[in-house]
Amino acid sequence: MPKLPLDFYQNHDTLTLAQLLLGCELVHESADEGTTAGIIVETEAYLIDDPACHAYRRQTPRNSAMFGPAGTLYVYQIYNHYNCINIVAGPEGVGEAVLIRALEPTEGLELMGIRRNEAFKTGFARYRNNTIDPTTADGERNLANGPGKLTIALGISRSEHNFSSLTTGAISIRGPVLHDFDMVTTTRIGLTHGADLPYRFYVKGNSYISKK
DNA sequence: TATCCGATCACCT
DNA sequence: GGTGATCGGATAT
Repeated sequence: MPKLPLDFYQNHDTLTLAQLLLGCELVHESADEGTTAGIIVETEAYLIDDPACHAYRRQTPRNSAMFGPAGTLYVYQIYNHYNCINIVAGPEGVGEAVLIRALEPTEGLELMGIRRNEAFKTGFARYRNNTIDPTTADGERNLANGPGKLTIALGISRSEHNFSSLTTGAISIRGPVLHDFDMVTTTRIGLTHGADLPYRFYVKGNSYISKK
C-alpha cells in the first residue's frame, strides 16, 4: 500500500481528514529498531474555533507545529509524561489537527511490546513491575489502544518527531488498508472545553479503540 | 515568579 | 466511576 501523498492532507478539511484517516496505517520505519505499524481506528478533530484546540488562542512555541503545512506531525506531551500525536490539517497558518487515539497493531508487535515494557520500567514507580505480552490477545489489544500508549509502542517522541513530515520523514501513513467498515461519531474524550462537539470518530465494532 | 491545570494511564472500588 | 502520579507551558500578577 503506497504512502499517502501530500495532497491527501492538503485537499480535505480537518473534519473530513479525521474520518478519512480511519482505516489507514500509521507506520514508523526506524533505522535503528525496525518497523512498527498499526491501523488507525480512532481519531479526534481539533479546529481553530474550538476551545479544546491547543491553537485556539494563538500560536505559541508549544503549538507552533499545528500552524505548519498539512501533513506535518504535531507531537505534544500530556500530563508531562505521555506523548500524543496529531496530524496537522487545514491551510498553513491555521492551527488545526487530527489526534490519533488508537491503533490496531499490524507490524512489529514484538518491538511494540519491548517498548511498552521498557516504558513501564522507566515510568511511574508504581507501574515498574507491569508487563505486557503481545503474543496474548489481551496483550495485543493493549499495545496501542490509547493516545499515550500508541506513541510508546511506535517509538514516537516530541524531541524526535514534532514538526516531522509524513511524506518525507520516518513516520508516514499508508492506505487505506481497511475498507467497508461502519464509522461511529461521538463527543471527544477527556475534555473540559468543547466537550459537546461531535468530533470523535472510530471504526464500529473494533476492539482496539481506547474506550467503548 | 507564582498559580493553575491538563486531548492519560492503570489501579482501585 | 473515582483517583493519584507529576511538572511544563500558558496565563496572570
